[in-house]
Amino acid sequence: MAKYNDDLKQLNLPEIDRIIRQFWEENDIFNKSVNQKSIDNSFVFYEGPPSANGKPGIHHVMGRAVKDLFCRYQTMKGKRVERKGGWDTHGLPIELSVEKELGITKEDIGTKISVDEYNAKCRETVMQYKDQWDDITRRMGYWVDLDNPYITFNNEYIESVWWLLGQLYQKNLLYKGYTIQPYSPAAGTGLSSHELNQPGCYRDVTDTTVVAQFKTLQESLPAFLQGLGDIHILAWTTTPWTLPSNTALTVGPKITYALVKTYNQYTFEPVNVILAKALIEKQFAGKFFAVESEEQLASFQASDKKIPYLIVKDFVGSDLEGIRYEQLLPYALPYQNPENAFRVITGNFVTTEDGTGVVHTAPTFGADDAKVAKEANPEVPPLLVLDENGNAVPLVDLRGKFRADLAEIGGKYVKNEYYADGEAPERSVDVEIAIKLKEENKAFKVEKYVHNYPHCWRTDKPVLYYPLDSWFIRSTAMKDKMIELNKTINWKPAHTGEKRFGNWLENLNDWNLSRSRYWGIPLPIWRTDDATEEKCITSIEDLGKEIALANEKLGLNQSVPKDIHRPYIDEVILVSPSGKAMKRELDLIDVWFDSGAMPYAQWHYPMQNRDFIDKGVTFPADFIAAGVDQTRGWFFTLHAIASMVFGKVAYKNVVSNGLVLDKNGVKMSKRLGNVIDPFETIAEYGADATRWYMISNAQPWDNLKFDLEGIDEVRRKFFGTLFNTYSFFALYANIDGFSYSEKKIPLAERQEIDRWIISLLNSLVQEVDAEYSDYEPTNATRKIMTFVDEHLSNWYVRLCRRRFWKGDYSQDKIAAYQTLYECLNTIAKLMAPVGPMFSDWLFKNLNDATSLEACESVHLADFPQADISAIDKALEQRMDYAQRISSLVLSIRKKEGLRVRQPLTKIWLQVLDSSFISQVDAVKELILSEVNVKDVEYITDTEGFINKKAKANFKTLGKILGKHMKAGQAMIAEFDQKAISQLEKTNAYTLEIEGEKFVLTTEDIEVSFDEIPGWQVAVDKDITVALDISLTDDLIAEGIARELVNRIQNIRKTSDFNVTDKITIAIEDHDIIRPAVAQFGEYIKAEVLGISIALGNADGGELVEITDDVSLKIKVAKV
RNA sequence: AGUCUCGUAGCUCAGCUGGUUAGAGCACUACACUGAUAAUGUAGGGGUCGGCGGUUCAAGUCCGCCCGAGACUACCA
Repeated sequence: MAKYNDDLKQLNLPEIDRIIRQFWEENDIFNKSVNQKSIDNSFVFYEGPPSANGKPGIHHVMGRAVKDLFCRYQTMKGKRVERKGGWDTHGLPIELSVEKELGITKEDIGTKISVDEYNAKCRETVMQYKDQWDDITRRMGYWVDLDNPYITFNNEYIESVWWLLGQLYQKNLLYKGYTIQPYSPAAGTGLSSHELNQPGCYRDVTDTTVVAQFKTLQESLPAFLQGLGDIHILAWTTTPWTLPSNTALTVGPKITYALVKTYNQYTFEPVNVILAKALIEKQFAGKFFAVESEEQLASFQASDKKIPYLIVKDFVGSDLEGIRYEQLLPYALPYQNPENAFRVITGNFVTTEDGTGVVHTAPTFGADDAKVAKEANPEVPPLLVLDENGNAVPLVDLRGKFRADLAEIGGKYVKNEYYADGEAPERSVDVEIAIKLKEENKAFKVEKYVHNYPHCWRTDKPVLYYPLDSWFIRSTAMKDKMIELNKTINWKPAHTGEKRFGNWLENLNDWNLSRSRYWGIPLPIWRTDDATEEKCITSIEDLGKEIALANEKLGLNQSVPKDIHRPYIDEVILVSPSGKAMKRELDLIDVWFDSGAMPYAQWHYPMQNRDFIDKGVTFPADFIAAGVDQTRGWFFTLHAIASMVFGKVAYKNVVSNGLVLDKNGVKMSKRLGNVIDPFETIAEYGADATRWYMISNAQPWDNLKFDLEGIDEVRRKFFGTLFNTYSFFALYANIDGFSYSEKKIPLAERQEIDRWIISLLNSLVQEVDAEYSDYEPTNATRKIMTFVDEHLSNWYVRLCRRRFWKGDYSQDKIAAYQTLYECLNTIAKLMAPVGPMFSDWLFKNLNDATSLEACESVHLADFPQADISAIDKALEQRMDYAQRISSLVLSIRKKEGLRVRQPLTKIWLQVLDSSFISQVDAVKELILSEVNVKDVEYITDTEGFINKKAKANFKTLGKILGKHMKAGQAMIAEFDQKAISQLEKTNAYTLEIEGEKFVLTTEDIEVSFDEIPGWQVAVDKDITVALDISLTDDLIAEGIARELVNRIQNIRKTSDFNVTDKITIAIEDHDIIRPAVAQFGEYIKAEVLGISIALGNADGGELVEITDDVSLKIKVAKV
């Protein structure tokens, strides 16, 4: 006969992991779980590609547990869930690690190392830790197809990306423009925000700052500023070298500004200046003092130590809009619309934290500046001039030098740091400009200022914000479509979609696609030198045709490169319609586009597998998941590309999980040494405990404070309990040879408690199913845990233990086995998505012995379906009563020092409602045996000796009484017995408060009985229990009999007798023993499998304590 | 700086549309139970629900401001 596996004497999750992993691999369970399901009933899942050039961390286990569990759940719900793996292979981190490893820089590529070698090295590095990733994938039990993954550097993948870009190009959503970006002149390259955020990049530096006086044009001043003489606007800058490029001044529309009369501290000329009122004290600190009148002001002399100032009037920023001013440093004029430059505009980003509340605006060197200048009406032109080739360029070139034709500053570097060692002039341009402004009465104040400024991580020199050419996707044009589509996506949690993602879409900017890098997907756009003609290539075939055409027209001998990465692709020359040569735009595309293209590119769409997308076989996804930090990353790129190219969503359901922090809530980092090694964790605690802990401890979208002790708790509390329950079952089922071969006993023929746990189990199935399908795994796991711990183990098994080991293999025993078996088998299925290994071990142990299920693994089984007819809410309620009543009685026993082995006569229960008596009667025997009491009686309001108490029902009463609630509550609490019985009899009671009358019904008042004179009472919410604690001789004798049983059992156990051994018993004679043996001898014998009990000589027996004061010898012998 | 999330017992978390004395598990202490025993039960201590103000008869729950933690975006004259 098949046996239930009892190899494990105690829970060993890593061992179970090993067994199950081996089983899965040998039997190809993953593939079966996919292939057994019909393609017509798919659940589409997208794997967000990890990058294998970093080691997997514990947070990856978290993210993948979330992905895995929903895929497993849907599989069990009958869906076919293909899980194509993928690798993200492009991007800066890979270039950096290659360069670091080889000890080279970008400049060495092509000289110290060939492009081939570099390219090969990148490919290799990308997969550096692939083995570790594969390993963690297996160990954590994450099912994903790693045999046929998509890889973003493959030509097929790139070709699909080109096609997508081509679609955008055809829709006129791709264009070239410029933005202000961080740029390192010394390195000659733009910097990503990622590079700027490297540690040590932001540094405190001391710069020369200037508060400049911009002289307004009289005729442009509003009326309230007329007739006051020359008026200057003050604006502060920490980068005086940008002042020649100033084309506007920005004020905050709602900020209050003031006109102040004073004297210039360098020229001592009288001046009228405008600045934010809130900053007057700051700007006029030290050298200045406030005066109240023109006279005081006029009395100033240049030799005075302190300079007076007078606040004349104030006004808000919007009043200043449109004022024009003289260009501060007229080295050059904007080549476009110079008439729109040099005026006051408004911007909401202006603050009064420091400076003057007026922002010097140079659109060529500041991102905010460029934005606000563009938004102004008419647009403020940036200070761009035309170079010798007629191209518009800023006043500073790419090396960080002023253009040569700019008088005395021409040809100088804007920062002294950019000069080679020893070549920097004594005075930096900043200082030179400051001096010039002082001399010309254009500087209000010049001082040194310490501030935080980014530096290039490679050259250590300050970064310049500089306008750089870039290719953009005109995502703003599709903004409304994206917003509309987003509303159809089910976000978990909802606020990530509505708020975070929604806001991001509302404030969408065009997508800057360009990266001046090396290892990535090349932009497939070719242009003529004069940029008048261009072509966008959309496939390799297309490229081949164009190459052939170019070969023909230009007399070249080119072919399609084997690898379409840089630099091979850069060598390809195409021909324009007018016959000119075209070169590729050198940019690579943002790697985020790679990942957003995966729904299509993973299948090499549209060159292959057209139906997958066009017929919706694998598009859109039913479900994706990734970290919340991907909101603007993967979640956005998927959404943007699907919206813009296909006009559809890319995913219907999305779970964004939070971060994994250390147990103190601090982000894990190598530097802090608080990183948790996923391999070690899984090796010690097992994959299931780790996964279960992560899912059950906090909602996936909340940050998880990862604590190994928490995993241990889950192991003990949940897996330990479940394991014990199974072991218990297996022990006796093996003894009795239960293999579920008997016919299933109808529920109606089983005991109340069996029907109860089955009812609860079916309720659980319903709830857990709903939670999983609603992407609420935490609730699902918590419900399963409560069931296993509180109901199955601590109530059902505890109360039913006797049924398993006592007596013959009866119908009742079989019913108990069937019931427990069903619970364990169903729990295995319910928990399988989150704890895939233990659940399969449990499932197989059960099924291997019974062959009840046709499938070999729990992951090939169907998710349980609740049997509605088995759910009996009344039964669940009365068992809840039983549990609570028992608990109350036990607590009274505890208080009174009455051990449970001492029988008592009676408990009294307060009757709650009409069904209460019949409900409790049905579980009466359970309660009585659990608490060792002989009988139950019910208290109804006919008894006269109970004190009833009235309490307000706040919920109903609040609506009736309103503001009289407090008074009403007090009055109700004071109700006497008469008032209560009047209310109960007539169902009406009139309450009078401050002259107002209110008619109350029994619904508004709760009556309780928490005092019964002479009884011990305990209360739990609505249930009140009273216990009769008086003892009789008979009760005492019975109590002693039970004590004896207990002692004899202990002796059997310590003597290592078999559970089935029969014994003879001899007990030392004593007064307290005699009545017990006389009255309960048969009972004792039956309990301990004794064939005789002798009183008297027990020499050689064990001395044991019977009561606190009596110890006697007991001798037990095997027959 | 902006947007979003979070802040409840020593720790991890519940607390539905506002309603009576704010709950559970872990940990701690005491006791009990014992044919699940490296398990189990009962009881106990422990809380200004981050702070302040408001709405309301009634606020952990709704609103405003502030503080703290985190994420993302932006980078500032």
